[in-house]
Amino acid sequence: MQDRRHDIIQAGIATLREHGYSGFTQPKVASRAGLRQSHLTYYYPTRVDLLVAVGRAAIEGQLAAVDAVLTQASLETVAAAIAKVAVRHETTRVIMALAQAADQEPPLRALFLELADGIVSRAHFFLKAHNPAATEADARLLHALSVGLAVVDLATGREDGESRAESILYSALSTISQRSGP
Amino acid sequence: MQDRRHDIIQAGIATLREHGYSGFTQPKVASRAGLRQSHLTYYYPTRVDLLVAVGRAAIEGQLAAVDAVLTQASLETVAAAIAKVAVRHETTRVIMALAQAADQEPPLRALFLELADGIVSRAHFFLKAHNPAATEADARLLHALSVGLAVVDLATGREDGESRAESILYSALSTISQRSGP
DNA sequence: GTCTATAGATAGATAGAC
DNA sequence: GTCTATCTATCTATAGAC
Repeated sequence: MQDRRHDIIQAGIATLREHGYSGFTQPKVASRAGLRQSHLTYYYPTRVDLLVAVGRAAIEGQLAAVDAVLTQASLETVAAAIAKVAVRHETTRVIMALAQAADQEPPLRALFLELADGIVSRAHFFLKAHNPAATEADARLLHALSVGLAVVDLATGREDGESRAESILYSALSTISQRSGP
Repeated sequence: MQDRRHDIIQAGIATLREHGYSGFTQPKVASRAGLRQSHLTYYYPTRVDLLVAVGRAAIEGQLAAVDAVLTQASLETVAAAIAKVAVRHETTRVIMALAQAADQEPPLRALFLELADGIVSRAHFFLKAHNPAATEADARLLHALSVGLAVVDLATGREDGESRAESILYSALSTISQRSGP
């Protein structure tokens, strides 16, 4: 079982990581997977078909990464772990690509919603462990903040991006965990 | 003075608003500006040249919009104003396009940095009016949070996006303004 | 200086060979 | 079922007409 589809999906994710949404083309993905563009369309007839399959796999990867990050016990280490991911530009390109795809291709919208909900529910679960009064809105704040930090870092490319992000995240996390219940 | 360049820049911004970075092509911009693609390259020889000029104008517009938003006096009205902008997908597409361009085209990076710094300094000034102890890191948090909320709303397209964003922003703003000084 | 015709490259999709 | 040759559309850039 030399699953061609598996190679194609991996090549697609790698392409997204390197070139983002605008660089996600059938020729690039095909050559990286070691086959011709016209052969690629046998497995995934249209560009959107390919994008859906790659997006689905990318989302699984993202959720697994979130799980790994939220395994950390203390707020300090979680802030550091999120910051590390936020300045990994390959990851940010994938997220932005999924966001753009969701905006432009209806089939991708449901997929992105699944990703966002998955992250928020995991974040909510994590926050409740530190403060039972933490709300889902707190989790959404943490999610949006992480996304925003990643996007800004991608575009500015500052040297000290990781430490900046870490202190901002820690400040937000400690505020949430210290707030008194309702 | 029927400045062709002005028309082209406006058409470029409109194209960015509608189609984002991946849809920003010379033919689309040219036809919207009422001239041929080969004519457009007389004014802006390459795609990046055009992108720089359009990006510069877009940034001015963004900063003006930020000024308008931060003119609000109370935290409630500012939270509402930011939320309103965050769910305006045309604006988000422009921001994401600038971020992607900054990632991929070096000439655009400096431009995005100017935008980010401009927003952060304005936000910092605003926050200090409500709490003298507000730091630049607080302003960066507000900026990243706003960007993240906009990106997530673009991709999920929820009906209640604006009210969700508003309450999250208000929560962050009131935390910052209530925190005691160092 | 202003504008256009055209070349050269790349993307996406399809019909059909094996 | 696998794979390729090929067509069409679109994009960017340049040489040159007026």
